Amino acid sequence: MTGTGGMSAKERAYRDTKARILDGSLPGGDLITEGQVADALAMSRTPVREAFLRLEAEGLLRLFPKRGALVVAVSPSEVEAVLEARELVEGHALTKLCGSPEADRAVVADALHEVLDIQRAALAAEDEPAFAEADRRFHITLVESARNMILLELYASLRDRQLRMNLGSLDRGPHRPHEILAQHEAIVDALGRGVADEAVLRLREHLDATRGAVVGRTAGAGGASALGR
Amino acid sequence: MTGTGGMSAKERAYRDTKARILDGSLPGGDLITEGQVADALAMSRTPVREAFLRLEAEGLLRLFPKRGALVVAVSPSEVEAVLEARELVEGHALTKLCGSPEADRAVVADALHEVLDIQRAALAAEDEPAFAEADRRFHITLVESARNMILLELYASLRDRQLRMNLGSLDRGPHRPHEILAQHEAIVDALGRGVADEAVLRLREHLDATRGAVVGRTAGAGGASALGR
DNA sequence: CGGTCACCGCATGCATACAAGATGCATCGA
DNA sequence: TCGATGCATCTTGTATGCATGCGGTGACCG
Repeated sequence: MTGTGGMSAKERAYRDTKARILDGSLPGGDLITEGQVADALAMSRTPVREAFLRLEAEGLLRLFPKRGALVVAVSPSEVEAVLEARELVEGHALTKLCGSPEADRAVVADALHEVLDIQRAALAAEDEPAFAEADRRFHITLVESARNMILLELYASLRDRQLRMNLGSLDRGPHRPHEILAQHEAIVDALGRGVADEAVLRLREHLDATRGAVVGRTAGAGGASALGR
Repeated sequence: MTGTGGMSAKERAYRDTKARILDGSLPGGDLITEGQVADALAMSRTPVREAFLRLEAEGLLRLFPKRGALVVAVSPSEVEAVLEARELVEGHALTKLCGSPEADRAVVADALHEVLDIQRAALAAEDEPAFAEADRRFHITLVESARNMILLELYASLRDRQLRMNLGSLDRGPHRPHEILAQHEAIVDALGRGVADEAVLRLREHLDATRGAVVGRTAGAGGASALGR
């Protein structure tokens, strides 16, 4: 269905460039040009230009007039901003869900359980891509339950940025997947019991662990480093 | 400084079209074309095209291949989504602020008081544009205090959409500005005392009133309309 | 008289051409 | 030697031309 053949040039330029940024082929700080990408993909600059514009809106590229496009490097403040926004949006979904009729909540909980089964299986089979995909499904399902397109779109963009942040720290030991799964289970468990506060707390723990894996140092409580302003 | 002379064609196309959508010159449901705008602004289709792309990303336009650009009409679900997202983001700022050192909180509270003074003066002078601008500053200042660029950008887009929603219901009587100001003061008051829960409550009341003004049906005194949670 | 199909206008998608700004370097002068 | 200046080059910004695809209209056929 999604064969590359039936895709517009603009779409190809967008996906290809985005993929290269997200998987690290284009490291942060790199300066790329429309011409380069256009040549590489055998198309004119026009579609590439539109792709660049879109990527800039998503915060992956920064365009400098007459100079080129800079692949933005992930900064500590961006890591913090992404995690804070994720906590806000996912936490909101959890809270909203816990205040919904139990029937609705059960539907979502079931869906989440299903995803967790898949994730568990992926972990057992040591299928890393499947595990990552299940992880994605888990969080997306959660946010979808809030039925707010604006927040859902924001969240999609946050996930992309998160992907890139994870690259820098591939040191997540073999233990980390188990931790992730356990934290997911804790969240769903609290959700199943309808205890919003605990669900949000579990979510925070989960994201804190993510932060620790990304910055390499598990953030305690202070973190009053170079706050400046 | 921001004279139209020193602006790129792309920027002109973007601002002009966006302004026309936001102020209602281009009503929802209208189908516009790149050529129309290009002719009107005496430029080629290329910059207009890029402006359209950006406006689509912001949710103001919907592009149909080979057909044209549809000015999206505000739907009830969009109103709800915008207000929900606003409450989430602004509420987060309030909560975060209440958990910050009192010095930081005081700085923001002072800034907000300053904005309120301006808004009060604008109300007395019956200067509607100034009042609206102060309203904008108030909320922006609040969100800025969270120091999260991602949330700030999201919020800017939310404000734009809100502007357009307000057009449909210009029935906000002469009493509404007073109500707005009072609600702003209530929020700042709670913030000044550092009581997060109350500040968030006041915010919710404020947004509920907005919802009432937009959908045309005031949520009454109880405000027990969309309970949901 | 109703339905179908071919044709035509219109709008976009993409490629190409041209203009203008910015950078870096070589050169020139003090 | 060091700093200023002018040029070569690169990249974006904008305009224009052509191909493609969609929709509507009107003629034609059953």
